[in-house]
Amino acid sequence: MAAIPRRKADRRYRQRPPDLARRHRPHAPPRKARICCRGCSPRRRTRWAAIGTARAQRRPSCSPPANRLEVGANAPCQGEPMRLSRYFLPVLKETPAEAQIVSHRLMLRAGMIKQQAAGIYSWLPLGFRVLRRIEQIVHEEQARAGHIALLMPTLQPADLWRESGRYDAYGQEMLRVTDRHKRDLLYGPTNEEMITDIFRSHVSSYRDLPLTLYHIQWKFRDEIRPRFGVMRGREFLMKDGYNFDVDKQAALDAYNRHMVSYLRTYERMGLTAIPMRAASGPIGGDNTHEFLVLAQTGESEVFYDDRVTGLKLGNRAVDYYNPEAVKAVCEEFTSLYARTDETHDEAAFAEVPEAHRKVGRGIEVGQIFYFGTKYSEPMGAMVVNAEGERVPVHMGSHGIGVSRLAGAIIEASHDERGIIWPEGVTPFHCGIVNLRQGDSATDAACEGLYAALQARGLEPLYDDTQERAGAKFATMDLIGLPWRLTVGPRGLQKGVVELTCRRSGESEEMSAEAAVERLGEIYAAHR
RNA sequence: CGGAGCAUGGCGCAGCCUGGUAGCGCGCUGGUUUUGGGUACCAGAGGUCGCAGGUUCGAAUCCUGCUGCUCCGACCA
Repeated sequence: MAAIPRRKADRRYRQRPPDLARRHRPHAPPRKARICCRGCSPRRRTRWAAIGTARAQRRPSCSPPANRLEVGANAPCQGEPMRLSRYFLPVLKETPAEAQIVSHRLMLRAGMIKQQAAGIYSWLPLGFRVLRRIEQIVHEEQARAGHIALLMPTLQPADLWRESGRYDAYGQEMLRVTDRHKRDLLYGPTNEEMITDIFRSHVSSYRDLPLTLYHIQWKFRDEIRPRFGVMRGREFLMKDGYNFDVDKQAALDAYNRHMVSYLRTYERMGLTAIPMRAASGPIGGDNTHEFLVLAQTGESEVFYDDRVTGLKLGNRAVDYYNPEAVKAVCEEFTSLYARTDETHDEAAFAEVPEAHRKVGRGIEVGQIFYFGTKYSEPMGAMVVNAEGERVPVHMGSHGIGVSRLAGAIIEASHDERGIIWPEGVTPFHCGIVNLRQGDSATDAACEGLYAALQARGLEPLYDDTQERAGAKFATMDLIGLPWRLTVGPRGLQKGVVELTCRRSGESEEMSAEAAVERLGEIYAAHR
């Protein structure tokens, strides 16, 4: 019985052009019944502050299992072989000629990526693991801030972009394609138009606000000159999110919330990313900050008070549903001078005490914007406010360069021997080096560690190949696992294995059980 | 898009100027050796010299066109 009306509704939506379907919406069946699951009362939806509570209450029926974030393109690697003899890790002894900067060279040498065309890369297993770890942190921090994941397509109809006027404005950087019916499509460089279209199709009341939707999807910008490996590719993976709010103040609260969630996201990746006032570019809007990781190879010149690099969010709990608390954190992180060359102000910079005045270079790893009604107005994304007036929704957008981060992290964390992964994004939690492959006691000890670490929820990479010790060490150093367990007959006679920190180079001998325990503790601190 | 350069086994390169049918190192395969920081030796496999045309008895090499990639600049997450 329920199936018949649904089918009718489907037909109605399919046959009408989008604008008619939209005009028809007031008579459409209540959408809440369609988007919510059976266990939830549609009437429970209310303003943001209350939604937090309502969501928590209905979690058992509404919330997907925690691991649902990892399906599809983000599928976990769990279960894949993690012993080197059965893995695919094509490391290179020599550096390919095309790589100029250190992260690009190391990613190629460590077998993380392979270039397929200018600015377009395959992600080999090791690189793919890093990419997924980065994605996972982004997802977790978005969820923590109350933002909701969806997935929009890579290809978009040109008509949507004609509505906003950006189809012509965007220029050569946008990759345009034509399908067999001669319809104009484009490979999305960003998604403001599409998300606005989704919003206007389904939301019409301030009671459904605030709302922040995001996705992590491949984008394409046809850069004139791609370079620096994945740091400036043409195809790139990006988290982009969009907030919808009833007025400017609420939208600025969302802006601040994003700033804090981004700070936490970068910190978890082992990065110090400084929010800097920025120029808005083709997205538009006045209120915008870029997040920059300091690195000599950065593409932007940055001017800053060096005390900003000491600011840390750490483990402090920030209540994302309390705009004042969120704003206070933002002020803490933005009151010291920090700007890119685009917005640099010599006079203001001169007021920074000379001892703290620093000029350097930075890699941009994210940007947040408030742009008000720039898209909602031309595209008719309206909501009825509490006073009963139809007003354009206030929006902002926010991006994190996911694939670029893989390169940026390496730029910020490497030495002459190779990569040094921060614990938060490492492709494997530790390496196991078997110094005497084929020796039954050594093999058994390694197998024991391999199993015990996995039982603790860790993912070790076990080098069970016939290589010499030197070659195994060199490979481990190159691929940058933060911890290494070295197992050989000499140590086993004393009942110990060796745990080495990649970053400091320090080693410590301990029993296998103690080493497993220790690694478990180290990674427990990075959850 | 303006300027410059490169394209030769999987990777890094030599050979081209002065045309005679391809070589080195690493890697790979088999063997011996070695085994706590890229071991040594022996024997092998692997190349339409980016593509198309031209000159020539003969082209990796000289000429023309094309394609791809890289670097500098303007542009960008």
